[in-house]
Amino acid sequence: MAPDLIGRLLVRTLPGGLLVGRIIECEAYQEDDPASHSYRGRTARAEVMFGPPGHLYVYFTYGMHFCMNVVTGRDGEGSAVLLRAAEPIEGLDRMALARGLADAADPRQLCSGPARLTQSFGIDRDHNGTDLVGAAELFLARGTRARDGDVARSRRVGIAVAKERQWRFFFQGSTFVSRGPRSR
DNA sequence: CGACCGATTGACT
DNA sequence: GTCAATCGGTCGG
Repeated sequence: MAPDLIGRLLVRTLPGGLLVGRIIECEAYQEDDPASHSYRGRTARAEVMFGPPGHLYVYFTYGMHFCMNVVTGRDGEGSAVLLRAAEPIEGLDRMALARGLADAADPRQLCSGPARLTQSFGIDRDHNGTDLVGAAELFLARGTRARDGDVARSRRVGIAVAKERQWRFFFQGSTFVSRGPRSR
């Protein structure tokens, strides 16, 4: 699922217009994975990861940031893909506003990083567990998939365990990838 | 409870 | 490159 998401669109419909971003970077997490929130079983926080696929798992971290994941596994299976960066396509001014920036002069400041992305899209704990499928206010669209040769992989950012799992996927050469290794 | 620390970011050297 | 901010999740006692 994770490499398949690269190049797809994340869309939020709001009364004032659309927010659209092209997914540039993401990471996979699964149940037998010591780096995953689902590793310790069905805790209150990770419960959504064990629910049906196509829902959003939002967690709060470092006392100030939210990150969003797409739940990917079958119901009962604790896996998800963390959305880490997007190329802003539409609604840049509103993203800048949500980010507390003066303007959208540098679009790389909007969605390049998991907490920046959630902030630009106005996603927080209220969205934990929401359904992305059907008549959803937040959903994924087909977009233009990256060619396989353009999707690079690396170790996951900020993860010290399971280093052998190179489960970070990103659009090779994009200027919208997050801080962290830009190659490999 | 208390301690430890994190799937980050922005400011700063 | 370094570091503090800031608070909830998880675990040990």
